[in-house]
Amino acid sequence: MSELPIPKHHRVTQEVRREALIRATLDCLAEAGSDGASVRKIAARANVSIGLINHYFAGIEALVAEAYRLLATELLESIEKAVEEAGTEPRAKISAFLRQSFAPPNLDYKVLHVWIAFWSMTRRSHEVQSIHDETYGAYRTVLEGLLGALKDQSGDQEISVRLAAIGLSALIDGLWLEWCLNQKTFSPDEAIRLCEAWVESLITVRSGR
Amino acid sequence: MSELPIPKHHRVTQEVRREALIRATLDCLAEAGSDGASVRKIAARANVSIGLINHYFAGIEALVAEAYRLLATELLESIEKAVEEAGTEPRAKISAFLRQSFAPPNLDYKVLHVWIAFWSMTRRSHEVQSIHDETYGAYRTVLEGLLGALKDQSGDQEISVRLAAIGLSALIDGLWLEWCLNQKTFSPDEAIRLCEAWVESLITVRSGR
DNA sequence: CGACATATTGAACACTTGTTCAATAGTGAA
DNA sequence: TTCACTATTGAACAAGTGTTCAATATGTCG
Repeated sequence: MSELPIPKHHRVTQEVRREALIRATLDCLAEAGSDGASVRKIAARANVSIGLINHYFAGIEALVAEAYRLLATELLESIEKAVEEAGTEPRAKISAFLRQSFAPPNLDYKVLHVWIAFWSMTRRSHEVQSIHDETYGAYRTVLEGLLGALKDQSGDQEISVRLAAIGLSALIDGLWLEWCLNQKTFSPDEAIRLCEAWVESLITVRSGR
Repeated sequence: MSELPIPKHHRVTQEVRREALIRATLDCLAEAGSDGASVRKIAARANVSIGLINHYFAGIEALVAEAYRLLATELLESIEKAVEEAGTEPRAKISAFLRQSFAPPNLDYKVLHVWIAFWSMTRRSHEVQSIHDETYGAYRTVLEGLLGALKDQSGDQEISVRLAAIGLSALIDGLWLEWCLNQKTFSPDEAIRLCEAWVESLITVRSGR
């Protein structure tokens, strides 16, 4: 029998390896929360030795920060995609935004614990704080665009788009947080209905005056 | 000179010691987030040896759970007190509720990190999960009472008090969370205004039809 | 005042943590 | 095929974690 040497490991592109480590980090965080984000657990999940993490990232904190950026970016992308597919009607786009927010994979209590891990790092890490500011700003900008279109259409000039976006995103986040912490209090459908009612009130209240 | 023996420590009631440890835990969590809740840091803050924690609590997890219960209870009590002092008018009571929610010491980014530490424990600890369910239920019940009184007064029978309470508490939590993570996006005053607008829409929209 | 009950101590334990760095081994270029 | 580059490894380290338990010191009761 000829001897086929089994390679102990193989090399990949820097980009591939970096993304694999970031994805492994998200998996670990989803599975075990903050405790999951240890170099050993992440390395094991990525089928890699512990030393490699410090070869690609300044430290575990930097790795987790990158994971934050990826999760937030992909969340917003998935929402924007759903909004695109909803057509051109502003009101319909907002409904798509809400449905996407309260559907898997975004609405998942495991994912909440990933966010919680990130939030807990905003204190220590300026980088994580920056990523929060950037990604949350982008999120609110998208919402402002949708609500602005609604405002133009309804012709109501009293709505503050900025505040409306802040309010709606807070309502979404609050419902999302509470549902993840306890799924028995209300259903995702009820959450969507509450958000829809908020949007309706933006139009109805004022134009009805 | 007579020798006055300096006692190395002194004994106190079980209740006093327990509360001191719980308060020290809250202090540590506020100061350093989840990382602050270690036996050594808590013991140091309470001026006590590390061994004492396991004498009074089944473990560090049980101690943190008790801290959760205390914080949530005192938050609700401070809000109920403010509501009481606001008089008998339902609408005014709700305003007091909101003002108290978005004022110190409740609105404090350090306190957010205490909550975050608790939320991160709901996964592992059934006890922490139970405390969340209980205290959050009590919180919503108070809100339901206030919104119910408003409903009776406005005579509008279309409002679902249950859903309205869920929505308002989510809005409060969402605004509260986001403000603690970044104080520059909006002001506490704007948060209050957003909540007031939500309450107004509950009345105005429907009775205006 | 003396003795008992026990609140309190802190060293010891077995773990887990993140980082470092010399050694190793894949892989593409010459 | 050989070389050189460097991605990858993993042992070692210091620092932190929660829990245990025999020893100690304190306040109280007889």
